[in-house]
Amino acid sequence: MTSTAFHLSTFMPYRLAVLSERVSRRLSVEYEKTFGLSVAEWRVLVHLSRCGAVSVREIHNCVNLEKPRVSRAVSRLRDAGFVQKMPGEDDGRLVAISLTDKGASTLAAILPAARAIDARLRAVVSAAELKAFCNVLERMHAVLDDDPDAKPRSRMDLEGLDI
Amino acid sequence: MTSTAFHLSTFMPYRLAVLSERVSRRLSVEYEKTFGLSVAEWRVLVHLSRCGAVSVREIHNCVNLEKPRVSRAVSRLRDAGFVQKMPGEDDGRLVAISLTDKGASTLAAILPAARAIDARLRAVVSAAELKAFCNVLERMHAVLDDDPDAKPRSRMDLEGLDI
DNA sequence: TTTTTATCGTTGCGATCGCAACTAAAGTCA
DNA sequence: TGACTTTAGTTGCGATCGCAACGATAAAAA
Repeated sequence: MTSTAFHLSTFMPYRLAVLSERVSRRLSVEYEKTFGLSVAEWRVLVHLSRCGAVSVREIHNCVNLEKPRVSRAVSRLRDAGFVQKMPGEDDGRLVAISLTDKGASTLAAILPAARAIDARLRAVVSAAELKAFCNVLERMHAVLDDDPDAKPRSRMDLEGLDI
Repeated sequence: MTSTAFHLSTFMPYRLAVLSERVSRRLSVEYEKTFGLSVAEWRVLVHLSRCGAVSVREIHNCVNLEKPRVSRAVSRLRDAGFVQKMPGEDDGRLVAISLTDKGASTLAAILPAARAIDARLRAVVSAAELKAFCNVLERMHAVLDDDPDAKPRSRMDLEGLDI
């Protein structure tokens, strides 16, 4: 009657969570080294480095962070002098957030270590395996896309490139 | 001079985090439905269902949760009547945590939905693809195993089976 | 124009987390 | 035995998060 014993280590949500947490934590060691950056702040910096002046909502839509989390991350980054906020030109509600020189150079200082971690993770698989791996990630995303109870995917993750 | 623009959506730590967060959130919809269970509480319940009476440290070592998190999860579960804590028999420091009938039946009520989500994720890939996918996950874990700055892997995730 | 509705960003609140400090119990060694 | 070290579990503290509510601005409707 009892179905097979439920084992966490074979449970896909658990497996993804464990690896992801471990990788994220390892990465955070790097950007905490340079400055006490959080995951949210790290994502905001990276996004700004590519997208110039954007609004809170833009960031929220692009890097999988809740709106208040983005807002608070931006405030901390501004206090630290890494970003600047300017009032939106045509729309008074929007704010234009952009990197300062200090923010850009700080990010540049962190990027090599981040790239190195990424490279190390990729180095253990062949190009074909990596492609297949990402393909599976994508298909699992698609499962959630079809699930009304799942949170919709952010725009950047849907398109190949954002903006 | 400038290396390729850094794009989050091609960054492995980010990709893993986004899918993992989305899957975890989708799963939490299920076990919040039955009772306001957190991820930690869910993992504790699942682990207990297989491992009987175990200590806090046992759980901590097995399901990738910090010790205080386990302790608090157990307290909440005890207050809710899902688990019971009994003093260790030979060692006065240890506590033997085990499921109550109510806890077992509650877990049994949640498991089908959890299995369904897991099954849906697996259904979009063939057995061979799934094996290759898990193999890549494992190799990425191994990268962190060799990294002194990464947190060691928990015991259960290292062995094929825990305990 | 005036009213209503929608959107943007921020803030308050409750809950949770991680880390470190702490208490209690066991083990170790003189 | 008694002092010291180690381990198990809990708790305090600071920080963070997610959600909902809020004020402010803009757009839409009347």
